[in-house]
Amino acid sequence: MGMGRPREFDAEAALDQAMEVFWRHGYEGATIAQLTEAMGINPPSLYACFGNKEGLLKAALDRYTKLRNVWMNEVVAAPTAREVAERMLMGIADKQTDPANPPGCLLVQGGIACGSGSENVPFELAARRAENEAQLRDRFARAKAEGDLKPTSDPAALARYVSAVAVGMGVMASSGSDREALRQVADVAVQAVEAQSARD
Amino acid sequence: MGMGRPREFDAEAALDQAMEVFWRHGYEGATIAQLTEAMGINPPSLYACFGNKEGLLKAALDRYTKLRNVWMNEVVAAPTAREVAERMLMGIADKQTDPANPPGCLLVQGGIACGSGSENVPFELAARRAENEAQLRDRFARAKAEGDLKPTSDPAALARYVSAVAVGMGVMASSGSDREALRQVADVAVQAVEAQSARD
DNA sequence: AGAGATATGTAGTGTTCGCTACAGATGTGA
DNA sequence: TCACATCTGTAGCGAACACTACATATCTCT
Repeated sequence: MGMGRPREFDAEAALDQAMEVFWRHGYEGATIAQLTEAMGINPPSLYACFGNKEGLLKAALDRYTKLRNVWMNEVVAAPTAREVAERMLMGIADKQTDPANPPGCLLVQGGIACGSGSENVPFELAARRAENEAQLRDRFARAKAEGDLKPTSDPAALARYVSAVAVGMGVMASSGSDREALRQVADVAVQAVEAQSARD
Repeated sequence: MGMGRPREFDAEAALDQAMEVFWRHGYEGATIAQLTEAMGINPPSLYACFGNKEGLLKAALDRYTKLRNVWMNEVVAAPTAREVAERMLMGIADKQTDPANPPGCLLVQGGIACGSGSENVPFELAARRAENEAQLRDRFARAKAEGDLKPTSDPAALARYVSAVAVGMGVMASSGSDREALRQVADVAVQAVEAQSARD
């Protein structure tokens, strides 16, 4: 039996375009018409490949987090907890104001509140953010074990904190804050992590 | 000439209901049908009173910020910058997880990203958040002048920082974080402000 | 070459959206 | 009481939404 007509578009390149539309307009604000136009395909191709709109979002999120994880691995490779926080937040200040992408973070812009029928989208995004937070928590736990962080410090709380600041910065970026403003926030935020660092 | 038939519903009570719907579903996620049902009126009454959906949102935002400003005045009345930050962020941890309201903050949940035709909604929310940030900045500037904050501290950066943390906490709350988690974030966050406080 | 399988483009489907025309109801002023 | 102004409920407007039926095109396998 035959294998059928092959797909004429590059799925990953199309996903990159879809990712940008979701990033800029959010899940509910992005329309199928906008998505198909950006992806350079017609609706039937979209549905054959990704199932439905939510399936397309999940595929875009997968691609986004995959690219982001490469960077996160560099972040947690920093020698101290303070430098981890600094690399993470300063990097976010730059990335979220990179003119090559929509401002902010897809994991925030994607949809914080949604209407009936899409209630699980915000939780889908939260689950992806939780992965990053877990990575930070593990790294901070190691820092505590190594004596880099105070014995009284709470790695989970620190990770939650850094994650919260990152989200706040994303919202600021999407509503017009410039790179310098975000860097100032990151600079202040790092001081809380420094306060949990052991004296040297 | 006559004054016409008087309105049969309480506009402020109706606004409270609309506020809750926008808070829970966001601007675009909230439908006129949901809003009118929650408000206990029919569409023509809504449009006669508030103009259109965006006018209703602005009226709801006005009411939200009016209530919130009462609390903000208590926050900035704290004696030191550190205590201002602590009152603000700890208070937010409690308010954003108050079961009497939808989780999170209307100024975030209302709409971070919107579709074509509602692009100005995110900026409308950002403008209201900026008012709070300005209030914090003025308070921190006073703290610096009083010697409560270090001479090298940047009141504007500190205010932006506290505001960013508050936004991040709002997103966390709306996606399921409980009160204890938010308090941990607030606790860590305050330490950055403490690091900018003058020794005593 | 022919049969089966999958992709594509056109052109829609039914539903829901924000919003409103209209008629009747209820008030004020002369 | 009557003219006028405003509100209210019913009912439905055009537009946009996510999604798909269908005919056609392009592949693989025999």
